[in-house]
Amino acid sequence: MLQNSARTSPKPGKQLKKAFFGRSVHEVAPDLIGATFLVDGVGGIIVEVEAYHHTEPAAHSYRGPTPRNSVMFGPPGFTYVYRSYGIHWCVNFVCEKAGSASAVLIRALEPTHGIPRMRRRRGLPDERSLCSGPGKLTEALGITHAHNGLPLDAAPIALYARTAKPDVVTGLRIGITKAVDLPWRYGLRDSKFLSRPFA
DNA sequence: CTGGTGATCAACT
DNA sequence: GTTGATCACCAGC
Repeated sequence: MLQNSARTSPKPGKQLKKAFFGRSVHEVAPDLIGATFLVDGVGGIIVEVEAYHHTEPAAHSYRGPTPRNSVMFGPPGFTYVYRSYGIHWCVNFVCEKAGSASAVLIRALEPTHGIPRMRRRRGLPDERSLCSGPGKLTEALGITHAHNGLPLDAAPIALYARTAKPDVVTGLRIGITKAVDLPWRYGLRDSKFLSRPFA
């Protein structure tokens, strides 16, 4: 049996509704660990996320609305997809309430659904590397700017609640240079599918 | 294992 | 002109 694996809860729970996201980003983020995230039936179990809020300078919404981040200022329960370093895509879930401009960055999945399709999109890397980073998982799931602003409770997206409470650890967010001291990274303890281990 | 670097674009100074 | 919520690849331990 797989140790350190979210597959100890193999069956996805009920589909998450918009109300799930209409709470503090610091409640939603840890609650997403163990949920199943699919796009067109392809994806896996969320094992790593980060919370961002417009009151702290690491957030894209910190300086107010722009064409890129406008979805963050809208109602919760929608995707915010942006281009990262000119090359990759990253996907967030908008939380709290309209104007709060808070979101959870999805950073890593444990692949469970459509693994052959993800391998083709990613150029056949090992399963451990399919979704172990924010840019990797969007490539594996086929997420692009075309998926910005989509509702999280309707096709092509599907989100299923976890059925058991996982062992969630926290740490410092990765790849930022502002507000580096905030421990708003959340992960499944000892998962092999993290973008990087927790300290 | 670690560290350096290029790719390439929206937002910012 | 510079900076980033990144990744793959390569060199050198």
